[in-house]
Amino acid sequence: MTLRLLFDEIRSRLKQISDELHYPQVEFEVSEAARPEFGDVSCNIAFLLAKTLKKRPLEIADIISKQYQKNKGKFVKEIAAHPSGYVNFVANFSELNNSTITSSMQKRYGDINVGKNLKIVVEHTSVNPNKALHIGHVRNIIIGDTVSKILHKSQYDVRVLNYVDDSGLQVADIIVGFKYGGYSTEQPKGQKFDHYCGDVVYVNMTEKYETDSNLAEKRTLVLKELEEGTSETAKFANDITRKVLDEQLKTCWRLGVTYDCLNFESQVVRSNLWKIVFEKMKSMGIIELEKEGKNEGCWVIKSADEEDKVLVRSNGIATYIAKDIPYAAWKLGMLDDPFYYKKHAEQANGRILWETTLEKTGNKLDFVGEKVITVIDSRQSRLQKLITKIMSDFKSQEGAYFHLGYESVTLSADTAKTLGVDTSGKEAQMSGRKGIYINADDVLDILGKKTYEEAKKRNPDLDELSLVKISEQVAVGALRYAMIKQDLDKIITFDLTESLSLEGDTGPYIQYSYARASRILEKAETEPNFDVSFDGLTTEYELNLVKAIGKFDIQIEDAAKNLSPKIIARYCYELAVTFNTFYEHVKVLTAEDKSLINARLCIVYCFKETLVKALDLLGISSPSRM
RNA sequence: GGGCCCGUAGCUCAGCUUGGACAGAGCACCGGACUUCUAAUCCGGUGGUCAAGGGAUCGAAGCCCUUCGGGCCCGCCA
Repeated sequence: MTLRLLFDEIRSRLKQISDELHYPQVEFEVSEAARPEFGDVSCNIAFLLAKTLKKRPLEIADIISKQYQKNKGKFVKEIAAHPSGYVNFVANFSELNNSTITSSMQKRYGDINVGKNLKIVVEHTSVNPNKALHIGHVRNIIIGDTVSKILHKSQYDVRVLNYVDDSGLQVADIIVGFKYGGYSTEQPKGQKFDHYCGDVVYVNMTEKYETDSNLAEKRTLVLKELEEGTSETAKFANDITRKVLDEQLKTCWRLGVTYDCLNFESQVVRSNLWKIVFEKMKSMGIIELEKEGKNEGCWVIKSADEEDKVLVRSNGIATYIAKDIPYAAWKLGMLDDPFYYKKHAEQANGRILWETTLEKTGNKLDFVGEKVITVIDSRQSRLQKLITKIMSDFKSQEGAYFHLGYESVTLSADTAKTLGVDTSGKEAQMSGRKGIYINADDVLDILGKKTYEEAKKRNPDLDELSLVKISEQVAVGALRYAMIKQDLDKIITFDLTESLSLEGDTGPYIQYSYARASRILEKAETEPNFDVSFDGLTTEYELNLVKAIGKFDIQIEDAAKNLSPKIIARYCYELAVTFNTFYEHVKVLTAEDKSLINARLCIVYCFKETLVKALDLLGISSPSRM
């Protein structure tokens, strides 16, 4: 809590002055000054008052700043009415430095109580277990993971779920391949099983269905067997999908992503939750049995402004979104939990990964939330809107179920070309079915190779093991940052060549600033001593760094309230730029005197500690050398 | 036909929720800085009718309306 203190102080003093002068109450804004020459903080109060007071903004700004001069408080050094009408403030850095440095040293710096320990579910990843993860999935995973970390730091009680659609058509496709298509259940040497299933079996089988009607029939049969869940086929499919899932999870873990529970669709289907929810919707009048027209004999959701949606076909079989409704209600804790839980794995960070089971031998645990965030790309917006509406009816409360949508990842024309797809210069939609995608593991491998070479060149003294570790950390940092830095409603056009860039606004740039800071502290002759005055920090480079460090909790609050992970990415970048500028202009170890060296060591230390926390939120690790 | 999203520098994007000070970054391009705490860096330069038009406002990239361009979604598939 630092810059926030300055903002709060200014806000409340302005409020006080406005009251003293009997001005009408206005929702004025206290924010960071747009340019250095305007000072550190600006307020637009005079503009807002100008309307009712019928005076020029400057005139009002002038009165207010004169009044403010009488008591400048703890954190303000100067107040000025700018000709434009803004009231501008210069911070009292003697106070701000101390306050920022002291707070940012603390272990839980940046923690902010937005969530008030509310139980919240974040569901993400949710990839069909019949293929490897491609970069489109990576965007989902990284958004979900980052949001869950931000919510955790904002004092929500977060549970992270990964929904495994193990009973759908896509799974049936590869099962047919193994049972009737002649594909071995053993992958070729050197290939991951998930890659084999997706790149070879799934893609090839999809082609074969086009020409072989016999196989297509088998698929319908297999799909039915999967849903019933008792047959030999279902058991076989279960073995296969779990094998694929475990390979997918390796990729997620490689990206630094962990979960609390795997929820298997097949078990949701067999749990009979649907029946309960179906009856509930009937009794609430949410769905109706259509008596006539094209949907005759179906249970549908009526919609005034959109097409009616069929939930139960005229043959009595539920459509696929009918699986999502009980699951959504389950996530919100609105149904008696039919599941038991057994341990699936212990993840690298010590977090236990559980999985649902219907066997009563498992534990009874709690993975539901008062609020639920489901991360799914915006192509599903229509269906998610329906589910959101049904959930708010169920709960008689708006906003408990939230669809966090985002635009998809497409491939650049050049990258599509490397897959043999000619788009005549336009970007290409990815398709697992058609084999148009870039696998996540492959991207990480290619990035890793490049970062390994770079790291080796720069650090000839480092051993092989360290180099490999660093290169992997940087590769993951590069990919994660690229996936999170832009807004959710912007399409990411993925270009393989461009993604290898490690300069400028990238993850590695930020990580590099951390490595630089680490080396300064490592090479310093003494540990930083914080029991001193920081008045000696006076250059713009030092003060800007202090200010940047002091913004952390404000950024987290913003990101958490708006579920906008890119805010943290931009903050990390801002921190890194500010530090790199400082680094190039201000010497730490060779500063004029010992006390200045110490004071600078202290801000370098605080920068490093704040950056590592911010990067943690993005799931990006901070190597001390690179 | 209906719905959702996008359009800001050659390219990729911030800024838009909550209107105010000369519209900011990165990449690319041009020039400069490594016997120095790692040059994955820094400093400077070139580059913009904020898609177009209209409206409300003292004031619009931002709010409202219209148009144009691009993407996605609209099955008794999942």
